[in-house]
Amino acid sequence: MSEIPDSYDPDEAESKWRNRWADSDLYQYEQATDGTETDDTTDTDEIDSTDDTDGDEADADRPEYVIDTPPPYPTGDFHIGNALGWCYMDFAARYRRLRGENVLFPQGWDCHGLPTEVKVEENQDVHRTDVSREQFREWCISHTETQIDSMKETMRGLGLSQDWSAEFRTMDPDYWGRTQQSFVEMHDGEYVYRDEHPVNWCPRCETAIADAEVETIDRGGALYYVRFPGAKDEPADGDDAESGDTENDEDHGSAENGDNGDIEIATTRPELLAACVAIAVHPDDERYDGRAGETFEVPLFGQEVSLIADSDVDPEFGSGAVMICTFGDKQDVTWWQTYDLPLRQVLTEDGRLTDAAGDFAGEEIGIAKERIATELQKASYLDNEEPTEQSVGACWRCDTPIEILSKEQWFVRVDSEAVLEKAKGVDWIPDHAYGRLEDWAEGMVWDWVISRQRVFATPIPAWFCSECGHGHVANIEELPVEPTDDEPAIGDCPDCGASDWEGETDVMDTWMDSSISPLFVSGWPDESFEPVSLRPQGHDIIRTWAFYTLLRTAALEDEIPWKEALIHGMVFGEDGNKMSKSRDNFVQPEEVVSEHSADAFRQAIALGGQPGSDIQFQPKEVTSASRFMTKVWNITRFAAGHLEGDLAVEEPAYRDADRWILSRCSQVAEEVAADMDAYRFDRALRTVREFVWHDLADDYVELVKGRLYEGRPGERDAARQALATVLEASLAMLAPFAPFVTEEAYSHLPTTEGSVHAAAWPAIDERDEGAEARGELLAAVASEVRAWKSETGRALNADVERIEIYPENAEAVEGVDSYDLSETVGAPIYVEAGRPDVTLVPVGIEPDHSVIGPEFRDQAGAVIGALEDADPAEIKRQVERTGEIELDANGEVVVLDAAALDVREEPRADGEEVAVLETEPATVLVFP
RNA sequence: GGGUUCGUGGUCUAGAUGGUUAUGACGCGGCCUUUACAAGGCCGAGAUCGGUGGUUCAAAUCCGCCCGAACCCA
Repeated sequence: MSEIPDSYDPDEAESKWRNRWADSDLYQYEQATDGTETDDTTDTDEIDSTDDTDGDEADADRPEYVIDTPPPYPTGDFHIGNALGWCYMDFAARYRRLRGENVLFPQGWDCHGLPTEVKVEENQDVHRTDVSREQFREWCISHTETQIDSMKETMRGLGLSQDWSAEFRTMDPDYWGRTQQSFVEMHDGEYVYRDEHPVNWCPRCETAIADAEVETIDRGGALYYVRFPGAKDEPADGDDAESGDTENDEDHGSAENGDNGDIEIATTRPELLAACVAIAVHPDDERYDGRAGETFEVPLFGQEVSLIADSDVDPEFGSGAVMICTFGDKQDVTWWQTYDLPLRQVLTEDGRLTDAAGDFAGEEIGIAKERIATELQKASYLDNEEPTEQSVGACWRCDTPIEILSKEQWFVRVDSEAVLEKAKGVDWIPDHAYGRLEDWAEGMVWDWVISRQRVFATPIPAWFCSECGHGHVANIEELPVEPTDDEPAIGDCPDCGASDWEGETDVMDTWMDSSISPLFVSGWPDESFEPVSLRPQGHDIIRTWAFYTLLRTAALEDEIPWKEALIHGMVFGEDGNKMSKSRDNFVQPEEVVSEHSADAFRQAIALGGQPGSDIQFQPKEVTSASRFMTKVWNITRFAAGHLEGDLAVEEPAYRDADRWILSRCSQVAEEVAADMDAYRFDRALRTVREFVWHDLADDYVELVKGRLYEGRPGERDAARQALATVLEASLAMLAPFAPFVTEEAYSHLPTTEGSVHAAAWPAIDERDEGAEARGELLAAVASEVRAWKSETGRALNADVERIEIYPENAEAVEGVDSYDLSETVGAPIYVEAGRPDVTLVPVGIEPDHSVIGPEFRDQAGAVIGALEDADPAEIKRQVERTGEIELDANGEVVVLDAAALDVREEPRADGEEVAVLETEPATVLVFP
């Protein structure tokens, strides 16, 4: 007997196995044969290509299971939300390995991006423009490496089974070179273009950002009512209204006499007055009936603008008249395009007013707002000012309200329809996740701006001719390339022949990196691409990561990126609120791991709810998981003690208890596999737990103790064999959820070799319905007698004189083998036919609704009522006499079959010293 | 304002295709040292399944409305 410790020490075991796994290749994906896998990979010759591997590899058609692991942003903090997603992936990966699949569970890092730049600027106390791009990048890289290390530590703690030989970092040239290649290919395919277009602009980060990076935030503000005087002149075209008059009119307040009256507009952004190019009202707004086309003069700035009627105006807002600026918001852009309005740029990239704002040039937006409002007030243009709530677009990185500037940028053409078409080919779990994507995609009107005016990101591989400005995009052969350092391979400019090139300083949106992750992990572009198995991600990034990945994979390979997308929820605190430090409901995975164990944490995650729904982190699930692990440990200890020595593998002399547990076990293995296939980790784990705790520990082990301790060799071995089989199967089914304790337990079993994580999924072909029915009878009686002993204050190992069993369904349990039961309850067992010889008093009727309902339809209620009111003894007499019941249902006589009801009877063992126990499959008489 | 998801004992949670006494866990109360396990076993209390109307012989389950929550989008 191996020295198996009395109790399980998770700290010790988990750190031991962490280290052993790290040195092993347990989780390694098997690359398709190295040399042979060059290019042509059509389905037909895969046999040939695998044939020339060494030896008798049966791996030729071993299914591949490739996970497109989300590359997290290296914030240094692997939080509980991440842990949820990674636990799901790990459950799936470990399960698939047990199923014999060739699993690739890689880990990437989405390194590029603004937060790192900001952090580095802070740490080094510089602005990114103070040092060379090269220096700045180096700092970013080393900062990122530190952050990655700390996140990996948490991942290790959780027992995640990534294949670290497949790790990737988007900041490595090997990765971003492929981002560049994807850019070049999409440029060649006319998906990527450069143009001037209004874009979302963050004035703090000083870069363009995509729609997906804009969040709406609510904030308080002021609504200004500004009076625009009517223009005196004929509608002057050419907006040189400056030259005109308009200075000397102090009479605008009562300007009813002019060519046209004045107009009052409402705006929250007076600082954009200089950018005003028109005024709009709703066409049905009778306040402005017939005034469309009139022209007005913009106060303080003097340009002349005319009134447009457009049904997009909200007549409820302010005065019903709004100014159109270039650009206050996206609606302005729409109007600007529709009415072909001029462009007046009044904002700079860093959020100040331009020279177009005259006296206010150089002023920061917030200050300008104040000053202009004051000036309007002074000049009596400001009619009113009231507080208001408004939603504004803001940068999702820094929450600064965004502006819309017209800029020359690189874009990716967005064809939402095409993306959605592909998305329909993906199996979304849960399927309403697709709806989210659809919602987002249909509202998408602008192309995707992919250029960023930053440093730490994939360089856009392009140059501009210093002479003529001709733009040139790199050839694939010269990638990866840093155009600010390297010259293009093209030589002279094809347009003007000049030889001087300016490298593009703009870099790519980080999503350009991460949206090729499934391609990258599949070996693109060297290998031909096939959709990978699984994309797991949170529902918060459907509009970004999922959408962009679908778009890019369609553009580059005309394929769907993955077959299944598992969209998981968020993790909330114990109190049901979002986790936050201030709420004191914040939990770090590593805290739980060190206080309890990784295994318990993982189980709590699995049981938190079904994948797709948000889950609340419940410490009590951790408690419950810890208890279960203790249980597993104790079963293992017990079993290990009995499994030393050889097992007779040849046709064990199984008894009913053995056949029953084996049959149950194979049934459970099937159910659990189906749940795991459907990513129902919650149900899978619950099923295994119930099986292990109740069927295996409470019932089976108790039933076979007699044989194990004192049985004759043959029957003892049968129990040992069954116990070993079922316990090993149980450990394997639990291994995806609790990899450490199962590994430790597995290693202590004398019958096993190697790692439980390299074992095979239980394939016990022992379904036996007869044995199941007989076994259930044995288990039910044993447990009922145990409960009876407990209730009557007897020792649980106390002997009983005799026990009689009267099965409900004698045929189903015919020939039941009661040897084990007899040992367990400590009494001779007699299985009897018929009804027990005690007084059974009919005490109630249980109508079977599913029989009576369909038969009597709308009379069913009356029938059931009559049955319940009837005298049970009378009903019983009828059943016994004729097999039918005749009764009066609301005045009508109905006849129903005995099968439509059960007579509930209570045994009255009057006088006699006998206990009558009712179980599902039998009535049990205990003679103490 | 639009969309999605959800509302089950004190708390969290399970409940394809409607059908008897609604699952389990945590917590709570009581009893018990039986040769794997007191980090255990046994027993018990605790839910008119958010509200309301409807479909049906029959609704936690299907439909309508209302209330409430979360998330996404305007």
